[in-house]
Amino acid sequence: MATIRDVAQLSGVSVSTVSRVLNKSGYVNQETEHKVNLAIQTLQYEPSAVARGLASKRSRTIALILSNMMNPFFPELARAVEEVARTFGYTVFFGSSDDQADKEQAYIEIFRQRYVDGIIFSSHTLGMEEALRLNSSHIPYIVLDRAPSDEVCSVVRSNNRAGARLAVQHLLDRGCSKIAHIYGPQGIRTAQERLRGYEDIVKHLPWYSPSLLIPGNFLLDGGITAAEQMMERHPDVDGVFVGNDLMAVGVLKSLLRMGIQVPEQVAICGFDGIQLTEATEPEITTVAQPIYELGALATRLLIQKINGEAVANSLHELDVTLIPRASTRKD
Amino acid sequence: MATIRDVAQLSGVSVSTVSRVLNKSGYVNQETEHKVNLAIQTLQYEPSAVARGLASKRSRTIALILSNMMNPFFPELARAVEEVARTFGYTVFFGSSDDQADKEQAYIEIFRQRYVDGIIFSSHTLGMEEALRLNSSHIPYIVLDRAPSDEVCSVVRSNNRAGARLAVQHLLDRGCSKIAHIYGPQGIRTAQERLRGYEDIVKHLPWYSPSLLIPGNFLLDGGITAAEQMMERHPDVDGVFVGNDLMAVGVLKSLLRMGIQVPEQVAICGFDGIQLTEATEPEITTVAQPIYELGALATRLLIQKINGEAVANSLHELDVTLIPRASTRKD
DNA sequence: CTGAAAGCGCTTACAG
DNA sequence: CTGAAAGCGCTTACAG
Repeated sequence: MATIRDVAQLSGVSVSTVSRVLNKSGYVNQETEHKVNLAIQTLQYEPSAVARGLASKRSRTIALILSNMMNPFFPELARAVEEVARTFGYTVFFGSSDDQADKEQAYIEIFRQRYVDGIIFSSHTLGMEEALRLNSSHIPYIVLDRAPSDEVCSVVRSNNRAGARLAVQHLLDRGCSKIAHIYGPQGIRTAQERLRGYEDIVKHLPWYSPSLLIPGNFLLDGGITAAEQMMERHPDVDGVFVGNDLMAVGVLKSLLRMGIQVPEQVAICGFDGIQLTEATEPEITTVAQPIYELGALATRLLIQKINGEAVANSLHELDVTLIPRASTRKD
Repeated sequence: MATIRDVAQLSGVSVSTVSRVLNKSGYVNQETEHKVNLAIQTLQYEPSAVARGLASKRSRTIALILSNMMNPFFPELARAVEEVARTFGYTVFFGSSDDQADKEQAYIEIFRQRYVDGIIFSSHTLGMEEALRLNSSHIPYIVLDRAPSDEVCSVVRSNNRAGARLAVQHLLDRGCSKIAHIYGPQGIRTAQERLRGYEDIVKHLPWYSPSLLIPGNFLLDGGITAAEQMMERHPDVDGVFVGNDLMAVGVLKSLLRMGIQVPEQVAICGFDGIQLTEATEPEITTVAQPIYELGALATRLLIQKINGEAVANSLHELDVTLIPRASTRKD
């Protein structure tokens, strides 16, 4: 592999000059530039990102730490991060924390050693102390979805509460007269917000009762169990807002097994907008998060921070969209 | 951040010695080692992976280039690669080619500039010339699933043909008496092999006719279309072996919409073993590839190659497993 | 068992 | 507009 020296020699200039044309920094005579570029071509020279990193203290590399690759959000999110990063000349490292604080911490160390310029967290474990430690280490980072606090860092997420209201209102509009809610782990802020959104709408309706709230675990099997519990408690529910899509798929499966017609007897609305909701029969109505946008925005913000452009810590809440499908089509 | 110099100074030894204890290379007196480790502790020293990379020409980094993050295989594959890599002290870069040769080529360049120690391809675009070019550039790599040729590189994949035979035999065992096959794009070797496996079993059966072969695109909507075509051509089929799970889900959806009972009227068996097959009602019987194993093996082989241990180019074909589920339960 | 020195391939002030 | 020099933080022979 050719080095910057070879290029300098072949084009008859100094290494510094080659570096300047490489980085388009400082002044350089057009003719000189031309000669250098010619040499680069003929030598098929490619600068070593590693040497650059060491000399400049910038690796043009960012890391995405996520809770779990199996998370259905991950592919689209990763894609957004990767595409935006590439556009700006960054390459991306991935690490999964499995929602274990020590794994996450280990990855932070690894990435620090690799001089990553910034980190995007889409992990549920980032705690307050870790956030503060990151702050004091001056490595830029963005938190997706869930943050220990909105003040200490920059956060990008969906407007979950408003989305939940959309969902419940939609069920009402479709004629549902008794709507249950299967909620996710209340340790997760997202799940909390969606529960609140549900309550916002139904709290003062005559049929409302707290027993319409069924706990779930945000996983498919949790949806199955919750649906059984729901039908036992309230055989007369005719609509259910499920805290996330994975559980909604479980709910559908469970109801169909019990011989309950969807949407005729019970209408289902999920939340997230993952592809799985289109794979079932009937397809499931859902409130879609702008997953790609979340990832793209987080990446853009991170790069701004890296460039020292960004302002202080900020909260960015993106709007969600209701996607009506067969699971709520009561005609 | 502390550097190796700081550690050397604090422990009263030379930089070389610190380097030796860091790398556990060469001899070093136990007492000295202790002093050094103490200094490392108190300074919270972490060696710079970038400097190490530049000096040693090894970055302890590998790249995974895949066709598309949306591919349902990707999460589990990525997880396997990440976990095994981490075990051996490697960090992993991701890049997606979207099955475009130029994107793939661009990523190869990027990763080369970053001194990655090796590459795993799970992309359909790696051509013969690229493989040869990689060979001559001496960067170790492994190809997953699809390779331009088994001779020029190391390949890890499933035994698709045998798996297809398993699937078809299972349908026969469950009492199917006329089995169609929805196949994938014949440009993809995987699809070819599965078609062959189907033919191996049914070719000489009395009811077999080439019109039982229906083309598909390996995507969900392709399954929907293919199922319609299948029922039109052969209203009396009672079993179908679908070339991959994504299409199988589409087939199920399509049949249910037509009011056809699954498995009573038509039994369905897919291929791949993705989670989606468990989300439907009924759940879909499938031939599962050992996805995690494929990724783990590829990573282990790659690291062997990096360490110069590995032998010549080799083909590794892993066994698949039939997972019987409700979609073929004709009781 | 340990240290001094060169070098990995760049970037970055500093002069000119 | 250009070049010489120092330095980024390590590793790697080479002596001893």
